[in-house]
Amino acid sequence: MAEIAQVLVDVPTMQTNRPYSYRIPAAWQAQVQPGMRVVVPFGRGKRRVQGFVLSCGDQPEFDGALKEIDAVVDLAPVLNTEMLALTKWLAASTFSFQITCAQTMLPAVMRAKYVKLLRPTTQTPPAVRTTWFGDQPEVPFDQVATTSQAVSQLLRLQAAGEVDVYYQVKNQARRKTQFGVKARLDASAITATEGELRHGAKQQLALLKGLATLNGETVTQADFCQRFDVNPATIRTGEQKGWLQRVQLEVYRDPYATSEIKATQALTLNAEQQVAVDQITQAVTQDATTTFLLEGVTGSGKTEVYLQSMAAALAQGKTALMLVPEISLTPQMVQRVRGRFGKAVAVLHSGLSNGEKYDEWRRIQRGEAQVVVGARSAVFAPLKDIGLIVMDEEHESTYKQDDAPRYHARQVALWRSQYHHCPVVLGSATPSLETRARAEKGVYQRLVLAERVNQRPLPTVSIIDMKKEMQQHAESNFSAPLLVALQDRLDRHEQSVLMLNRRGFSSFVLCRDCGFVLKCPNCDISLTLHMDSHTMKCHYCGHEEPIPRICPNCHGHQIRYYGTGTEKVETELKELLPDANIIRMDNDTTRKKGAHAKLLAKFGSGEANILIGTQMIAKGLDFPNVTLVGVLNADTGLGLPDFRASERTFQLLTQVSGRAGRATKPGHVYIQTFNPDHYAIRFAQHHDYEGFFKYEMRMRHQGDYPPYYFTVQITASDLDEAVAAKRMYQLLQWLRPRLASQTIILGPTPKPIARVNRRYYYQIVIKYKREPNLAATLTTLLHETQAQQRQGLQIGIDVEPLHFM
DNA sequence: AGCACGCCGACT
DNA sequence: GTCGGCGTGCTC
Repeated sequence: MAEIAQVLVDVPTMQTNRPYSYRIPAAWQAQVQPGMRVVVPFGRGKRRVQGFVLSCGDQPEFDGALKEIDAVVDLAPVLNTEMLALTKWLAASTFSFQITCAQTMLPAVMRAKYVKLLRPTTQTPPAVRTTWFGDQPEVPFDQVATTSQAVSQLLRLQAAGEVDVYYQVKNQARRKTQFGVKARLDASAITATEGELRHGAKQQLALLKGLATLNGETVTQADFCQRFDVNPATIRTGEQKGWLQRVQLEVYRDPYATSEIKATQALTLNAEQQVAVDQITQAVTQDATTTFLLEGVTGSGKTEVYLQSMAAALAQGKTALMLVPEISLTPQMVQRVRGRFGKAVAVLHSGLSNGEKYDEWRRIQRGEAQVVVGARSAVFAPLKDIGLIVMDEEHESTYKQDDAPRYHARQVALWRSQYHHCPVVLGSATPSLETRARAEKGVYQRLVLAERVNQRPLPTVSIIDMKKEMQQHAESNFSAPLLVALQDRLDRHEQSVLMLNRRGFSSFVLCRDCGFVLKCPNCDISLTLHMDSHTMKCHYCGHEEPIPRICPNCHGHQIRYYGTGTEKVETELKELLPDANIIRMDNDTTRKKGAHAKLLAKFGSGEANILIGTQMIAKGLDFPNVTLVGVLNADTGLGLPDFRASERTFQLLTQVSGRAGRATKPGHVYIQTFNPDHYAIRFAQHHDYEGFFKYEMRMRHQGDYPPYYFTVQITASDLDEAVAAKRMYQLLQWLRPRLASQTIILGPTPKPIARVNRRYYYQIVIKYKREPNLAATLTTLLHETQAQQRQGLQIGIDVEPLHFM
């Protein structure tokens, strides 16, 4: 019998990032299992915290006196063996606390809330009682202990035993219940009762007729009322007369309850798609842990490949997990998956309420859903026996979490694939360089969909040189050719999509004569404009120079920072094309829940003819009447001080181009840019991913960047800028001798947004090829900087960061 | 994180 | 003298 539990406590610090031993009270010894939540006393006071049981045994791993588990929260484990192992791996690989990882993997409502309460004791004098409690049986400590005098007074009272502090550990998870109806009469009794009814008691008759059809089953009251056309008051009458029983039924909050599922059939595959499905299905059957890169141009039918491969996994009695970027988790997308797999689908995304997420999670946990579709955190869906994991748009940076634990869903997916012995499909029209390079080396198996379904041609892409436009016309966001094209679409009653690239907004300088962007002499990375210090800075090596007044390249005077907003663009377009009906989609207009879908529906219905938006319109839109796509400013992303700037620009342009000409009418794309010859733009123009990949790989090779090097970013922040800087230089000194001589350390440099929330940020970037002791070194670093954390210094470690700012 | 213990300045 | 300020170490 297990008497001792190893418990992971809910105290996210470096020192408590290990299990603590607790005695299991005899009454619960048969019941407590690893993965359950418990409440344990922790610390010298009366503090109680939630914890996760990691293992049970009969030997403590601690010599001292053990405390007892206070309460068991769950009847069944909420983290299974796989998930427990995953928390351990995730904590180690992202340098975060195991408890934080466990919390991240579970719905938010399962995180405990703590309330410190003040209670009277048997020895509380009446005067004390009225002063502190009034007529309340207990009061929240924070509510009464507002001043330092009050706190010390309370401490004295507590020491004298006149008041008691008590920690309440609250479980926020609430199950939604509804009334259910259950018959208490058998068939013959119902018939007899019917005979006794007063003539004309139609409602009661209907109720009895309804009860007769239940056959002992319980149905929800709402369902019953609707089916038999009785009102709730009649049900209550029935209850009083003893005909039926009302019971509490647990129901799921179904976010899609109102929408009918329209079943869809598997589409016929073309030869390439068939090869892909066959290969993936074979891997599923053989329990192979193959990672596939499904590389397919926009419109090549990747989704159909996913769906049919997932169907194959289900046919073998396994489950399937499909990850998509948050932004493409549109109602259309969900409908498509539910149309194929019906009620077996659980959907997880940020638009759901916490209660809805919890219910979807439980449906998965109980095995009631075999297919999960969701954004980043859905990679932790508690599916059993996974047969296939799909990650659509694998290059998307939203798969990487920005705060602790800083995990990449792709890494978690690969880990789970090893655990479940199942394949992973990474799909994209523009794979990340890392993924594509791994496919090149044979680590991943590459599957290519080069053809668009129905052989529809890719849209023609025209590049418009805004330098020339600027010379000919007054400053405008719209070039002459784009305006002509827009007018033409209005005349033909076709639709247009305009994208304003917000990335890198106003943060760099550009010459309007020659398109020159100022770069760092050491790093070949664009310099960032710092208005606070009036300098141009390199965020990699710290190089700094004054803001140029004339262009260093062409000596022109038209050098300035570049940027504009969607609202301004909309206003200008309304003046230029007064007949146009415009919808604007940006953070302002889509903030409200459901606004995003509403605007899209409005555009889809043809109510408007032009859609203006930021990056959010680049993905997933499929409107057959859109024949023109305009990118107003393709450059902005290129100006960012990030070695992935070209890659992101290429991906964005390729993606947004895919929005044009999706049906029978041919599409045309106009890209406005000050850098018409930039390779990212040129390759995007020709839909040439392979060309871009080869070129960009050379650039990465020259600059010693991923995928040739691995990267780790260390940030330090402090309220005092000098302290942050000083600690970073000390850290550099400490780090250098511990790392291989070939390893490159960049920095310390201040972060581009040097001050956030009154804290100053500095960063160091480590670039390495082989560094077997790096993890151990960084863990030591975290332990050693622990003491300084008290003085306000915060250290963060980000493995393979996606954003260097 | 949160609590107790422990060591220095301004007060009943 | 002590009350209470916060720096330091520990929590099974």
